[in-house]
Amino acid sequence: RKAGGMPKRSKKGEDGDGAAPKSRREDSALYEDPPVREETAEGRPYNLKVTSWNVDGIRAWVKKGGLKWIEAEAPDVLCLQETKCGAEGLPAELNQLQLLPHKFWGSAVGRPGYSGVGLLSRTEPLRVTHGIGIDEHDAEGRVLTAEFPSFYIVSAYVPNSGRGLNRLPYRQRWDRAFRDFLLALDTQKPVVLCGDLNVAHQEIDLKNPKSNRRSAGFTQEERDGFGALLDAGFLDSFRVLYPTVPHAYTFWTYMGAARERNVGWRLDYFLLSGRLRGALCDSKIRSAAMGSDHCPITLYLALEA
Amino acid sequence: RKAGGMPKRSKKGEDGDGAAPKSRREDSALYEDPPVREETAEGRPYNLKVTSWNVDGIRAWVKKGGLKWIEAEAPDVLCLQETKCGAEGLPAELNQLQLLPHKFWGSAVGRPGYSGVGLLSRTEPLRVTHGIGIDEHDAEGRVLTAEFPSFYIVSAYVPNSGRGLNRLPYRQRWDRAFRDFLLALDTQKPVVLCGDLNVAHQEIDLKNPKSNRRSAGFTQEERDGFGALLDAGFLDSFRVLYPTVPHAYTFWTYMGAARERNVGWRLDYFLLSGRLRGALCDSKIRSAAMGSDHCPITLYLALEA
DNA sequence: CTTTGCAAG
DNA sequence: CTTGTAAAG
Repeated sequence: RKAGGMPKRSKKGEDGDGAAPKSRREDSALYEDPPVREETAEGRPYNLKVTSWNVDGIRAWVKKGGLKWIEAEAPDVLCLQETKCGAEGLPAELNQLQLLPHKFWGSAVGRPGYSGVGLLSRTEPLRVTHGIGIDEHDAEGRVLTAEFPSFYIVSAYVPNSGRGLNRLPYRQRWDRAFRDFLLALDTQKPVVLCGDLNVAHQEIDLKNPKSNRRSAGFTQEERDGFGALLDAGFLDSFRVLYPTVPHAYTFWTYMGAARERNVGWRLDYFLLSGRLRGALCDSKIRSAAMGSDHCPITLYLALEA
Repeated sequence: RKAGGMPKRSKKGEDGDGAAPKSRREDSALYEDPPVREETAEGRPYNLKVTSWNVDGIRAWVKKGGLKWIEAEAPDVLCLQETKCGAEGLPAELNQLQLLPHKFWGSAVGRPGYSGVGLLSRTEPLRVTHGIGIDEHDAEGRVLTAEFPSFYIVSAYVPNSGRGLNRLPYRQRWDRAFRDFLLALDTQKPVVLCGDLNVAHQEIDLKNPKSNRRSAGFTQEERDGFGALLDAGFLDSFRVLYPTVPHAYTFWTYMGAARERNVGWRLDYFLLSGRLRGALCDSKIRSAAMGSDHCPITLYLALEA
């Protein structure tokens, strides 16, 4: 296997956003993802494309055509969260996804239908590990880590703090342990963290910051947990590229027609080891893709040869 | 109020079976209900029409158009079983059923979504009672009794003996107590018992008698319970009129496409006090009506003035 | 196979 | 509002 990036492949169907964006009021509540930048600032083309999607139940998501969207997007690596399904109950249609032949699954033990993550790859990883190495955190199928020759990819579904924040103390323990886990990986190879981090970092990252100060996903505790990842050197790839773009969300509750009104939250991220800054081409929010209460996000990296 | 029968009303839409039945092999697994006989053997026209239907969840049944079928059938009294709904959660569409303005509901206490019966009437009953007067049996919302000037109508959902027959002992206690209840009513006025009695009486009353000898609904114990009602003088109105007609069922499990293959059971009955024999015009099985795993049945009586 | 209610998000 | 589950039929 080559060092850096992935073996070359034919490029096709990675973007359907050819039409020019219609002009809109600056304060529009809607958001249109700009066309993909396929090269770095220095002009190097991307050679790794990663998609992450909280599918909110992989069985329902497959029925709603999620796999067809993935085939058109054609990422090199696909990270899934909230599969809500053990490896046994997975839909057979997944076998027909020949684009991503190497498939790995994690699920909660003794809790069918809860949590669960997936990591699918075009090329075979050197190895794949489950969890973060701490029993308290590894029974819920929340983390898969794939090691490739020159980087790690982590698919993560961070615990929700729950109604009434009853699980916020646990979430704080998680945040600390997960950060330690990521930093340990980072001492070996650069890390691409993908997934539903279950936090909106700043006010710009959700529609209603004021009324959600004590809601799961926007407490100071959770925001500080995210901040600590950035302080430790990780980059929020979307905000690095679009530091002031508002209304860019990846989750909308099913309640109250929130999605059509774009009353959303940015909960899904690609966080990168700082030394991947120069490899970053683009970090996209695919808000038109339906099938879950989250939309997919896609990362384009130009890794060194 | 008049004694005997109900006040006259305009006749309309009570039957859509105008076409002549197609000829079929004698041993056909299918069943076609013959046209309604609207008069007694002596030529007296019916003046009471009662429909009974185990709706298997009234909320889903209403969504599937159950009420439209009822409006076309236009009975004087409608008995419903397995509403699976307390009086609070009933669909609003029921209010628009002006055909049957007097509505009564029974539901299980402390067990939302379980059991439940309804009794709806065109004319106002003298009174309506819940249950059969025994605490052990009256917590599950299984019986409503409406008293009219010259008869009682009972809407009943008899307890299922359960997988593994684990509730058969309870069922036997129920059968005894329910029989006593009906016989006590019968000493006052003739009784029309409608509902899901959760037993196929004889081999002719289900598709697969051999393999169901120890299945809930066809154990000797349950069949004997039914037999005891007949011994006590009640009439199985359908079998009185059609003593040897096979393949006449009112329930088909949702599993294995049982309904389209007519792999069914006759579990829903109109049982009549013996002295109503002369009033019996017809007892129909409306197997074309969809919306539940049971179909409705309709009784036509010509009560004395 | 389908309806419920429930936990979870 | 939607996904799972379980109990019940």
